[in-house]
Amino acid sequence: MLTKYSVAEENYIKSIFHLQEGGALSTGALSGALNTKPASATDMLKKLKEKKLISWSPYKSIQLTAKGKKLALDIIRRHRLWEFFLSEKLHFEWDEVHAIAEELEHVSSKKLIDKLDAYLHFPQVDPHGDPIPDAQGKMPHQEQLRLAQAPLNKPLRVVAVASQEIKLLELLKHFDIKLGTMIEVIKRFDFDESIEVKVGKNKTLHLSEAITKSLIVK
Amino acid sequence: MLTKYSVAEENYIKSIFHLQEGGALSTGALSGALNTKPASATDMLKKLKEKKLISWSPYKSIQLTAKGKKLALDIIRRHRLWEFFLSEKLHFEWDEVHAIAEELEHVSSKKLIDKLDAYLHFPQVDPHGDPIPDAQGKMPHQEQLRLAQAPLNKPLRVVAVASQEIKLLELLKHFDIKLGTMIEVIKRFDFDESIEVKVGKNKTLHLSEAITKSLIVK
DNA sequence: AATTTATTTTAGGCAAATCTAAATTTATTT
DNA sequence: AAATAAATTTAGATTTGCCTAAAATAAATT
Repeated sequence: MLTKYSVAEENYIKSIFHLQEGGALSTGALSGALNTKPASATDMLKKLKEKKLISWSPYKSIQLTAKGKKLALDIIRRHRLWEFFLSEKLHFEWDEVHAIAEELEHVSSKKLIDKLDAYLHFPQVDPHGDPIPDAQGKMPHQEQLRLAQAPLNKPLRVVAVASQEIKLLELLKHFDIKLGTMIEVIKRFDFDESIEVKVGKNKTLHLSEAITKSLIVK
Repeated sequence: MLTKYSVAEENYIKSIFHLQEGGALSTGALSGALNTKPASATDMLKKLKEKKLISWSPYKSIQLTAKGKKLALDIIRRHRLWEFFLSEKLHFEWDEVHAIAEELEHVSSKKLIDKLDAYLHFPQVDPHGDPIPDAQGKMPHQEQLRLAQAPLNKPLRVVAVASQEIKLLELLKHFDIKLGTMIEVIKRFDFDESIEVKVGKNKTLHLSEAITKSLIVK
């Protein structure tokens, strides 16, 4: 049962998993996420259906089968373990981690990944705060506290950023907010859901809703 | 200057580097090592020449250019660092390490490899005892083992001949000793520093000191 | 409901990396 | 040196993953 899938196939399965979360998924959305054209996505959908990884018929929406979902979780496991390794052991900045893990995730030796998992002491979440599926493909669901929901006047530690967006990561870098930074909500503005925070010792910042919803604290 | 090469191209370059060690390299030997057909190798040779990684013309032998050699050393660096990591940190067995490193080596982020190198404390040799090129592509040169100094009863491969003397090469040809030939020292005669060797399956030869000092084995 | 617009699929092609079979060149024997 | 054998290259196909342009289908608008 050790079927090998191509990098392209794995990328499609992973994207389908992420995009399908919640609603129906269209060919256009899928090809958009993968930087390919809709016609290319259709080609791949035929192949994935052939391999029983998805259910799909022309003009209908896309669903992962149990087999497809299992594969997706395995790819996500690999990705997030590598992200953890890169951040924790090699001290990469959290905004560099995603791109490299994108390549490493396709090295599919099960033994490699399980040994890496053990080496890292079975981490529960990656540096973006996303949960890491275990060797059985079970994803620990983790309630995360976003800065947007955090209580006032309580010093909190930034433990993850729920986004891969380079632009956000850039912004955080500029304000010198990173993993481990202590942050405290001073005031909440109902007008636009923005908040004022104290960062570090005595720096005060005003953060938009988009930012506060992406910062995971503890 | 951050040219990206395909996995196939990298594998060819790496094989050329290894096989060419010492002598001239043929299309057949190359395709043999890569489990492809000679015709496929010819196709790739054209492409590699186009990219100025090798010098080659139809029916002539294959040489890496400076550019090709640099690339080869970079790939070998990646491969051996990953081998070291797998063995040292993940506790893989000696014989499992190669196959996985074969995949990891094609993840080409320079920063990743340099950080991995630092994390491992700049190891000098991989688990097979092969030297690891540094970030500048300098390979700590392994002192060469001459047959004259080789241990008894250990099968060794002829990797080079430390002489251009026609007469010696003629002699070696006569005894059917060439690059790649497996050779094993059976007995050493102190009287004249000559040795008795087993060549190939069951041929026994008696070689003079002059010969044993010219054959480089590994 | 009919028409227009948007999305998706089909059809036909292209580049990379491989193959087989035939032609060519080089090497070896007689 | 000619003839035969071996190795290499060319020619023409195949598969994968992508593309563009055209056709088909679904969704939105009038």
